[in-house]
Amino acid sequence: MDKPGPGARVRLQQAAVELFRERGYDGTTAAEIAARAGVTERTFFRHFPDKREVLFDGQAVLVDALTASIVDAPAELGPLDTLFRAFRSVTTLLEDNRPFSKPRQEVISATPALHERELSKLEALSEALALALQGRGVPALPAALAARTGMASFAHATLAWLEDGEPGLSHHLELAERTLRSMFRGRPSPVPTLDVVVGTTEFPSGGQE
Amino acid sequence: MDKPGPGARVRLQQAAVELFRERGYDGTTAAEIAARAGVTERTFFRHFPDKREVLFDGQAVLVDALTASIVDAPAELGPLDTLFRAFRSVTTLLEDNRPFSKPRQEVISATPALHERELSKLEALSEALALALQGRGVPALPAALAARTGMASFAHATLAWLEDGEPGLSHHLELAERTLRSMFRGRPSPVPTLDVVVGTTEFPSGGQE
DNA sequence: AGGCCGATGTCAGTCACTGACAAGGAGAGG
DNA sequence: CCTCTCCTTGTCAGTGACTGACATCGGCCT
Repeated sequence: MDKPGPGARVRLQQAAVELFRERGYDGTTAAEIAARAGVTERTFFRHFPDKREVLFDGQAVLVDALTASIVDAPAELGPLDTLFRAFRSVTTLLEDNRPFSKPRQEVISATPALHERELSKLEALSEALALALQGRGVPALPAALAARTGMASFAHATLAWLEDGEPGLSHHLELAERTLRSMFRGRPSPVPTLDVVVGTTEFPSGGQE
Repeated sequence: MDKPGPGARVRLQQAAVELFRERGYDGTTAAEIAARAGVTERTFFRHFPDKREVLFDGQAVLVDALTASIVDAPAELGPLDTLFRAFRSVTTLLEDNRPFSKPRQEVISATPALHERELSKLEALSEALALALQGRGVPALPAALAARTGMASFAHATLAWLEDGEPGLSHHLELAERTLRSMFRGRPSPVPTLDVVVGTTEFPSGGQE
């Protein structure tokens, strides 16, 4: 009904954000998004594996930029320093995209299903970072922990920046980094030799991670 | 077809794990789970808001135990010490539940949709911990970062323990804690005064958080 | 022209999930 | 013992996400 190939995907993404903002995620059907983009529902699902995914696409660019920065970081930097250096290296990239990210994030934050998907993406990002760190010789465990810890700061900073707006991403990021590091400066607490404390009731279907 | 009230929920959970292990999550319909539990599909959805949720139920117990431990932790403990003390306090609880948790985790790990839901639960747990820390006077930002960081260690330890089996959860947890703390003992790296590094291409639909 | 290919439309079908309404059983009160 | 009520479940009909199979159309290569 409209243009040909490459345009459809982008039109679908735009239409999706618009509609989600107008009627909410649940109040919007995939068919409606497709219609506004000038294609059929089937075409929607050819471009995106599911309705949520239409909002998550730029991730690849971020991953590439971050891993690139990690790869060519000075060899003497520790994992955390490497990570935060990488985060700093993408602040301008993210700041340029604020016009797109802001409305998108509003929709995501307002929709549990989308928030869930976002967590998935963040975890994937964490794993990619952990992999990149391992490429620098960092053992698996510290790499994984550093990646998650770093991502927590980065994600928190980005979130805060998208809401507050002004202080700038770099500022929020720096704040998060300082806060994180200061948390580990307390009494190292000799890790008391395992004193079990609880020993409670049963619990049915299990529940942990 | 079967028993009355309280039993149905549990039967549904058991039937779900069994079937997921036999035919996989995607190869199992909600109706089939219900049938094996001796109820109708509608009843399934009366007990669980969606098909995934049937595997996530014990979380509440964990949250309660952890927050309880945080609440009555010695006032002089810092956020991280408080958290790891809490984690240690629930190890026996988790270890007792291994017979249930193990198969459940296998299913979850094998199913993207379930893994996604699990991340959601873990985030909820993180937020609960952050809240509990704030109750101790810890400011919001450090509370949030500590909670995420701690959860990363806890989750990682639990995962490793469920796979390896033997070393014991406490052991894995202690290892994670040591690793985490040692990561922050490197050169504090004076946080170089913001040197932007990249400034790359555009990117369409945004992608951050 | 002939033929290949990628993007799209069409159709039919499965399954997750929901609202509305009726039925059955257990306990409280008469 | 009867009845009213509450709680749990069954039944039915419907929406919407997602999929597989097949036909079509517009380039592009030869």
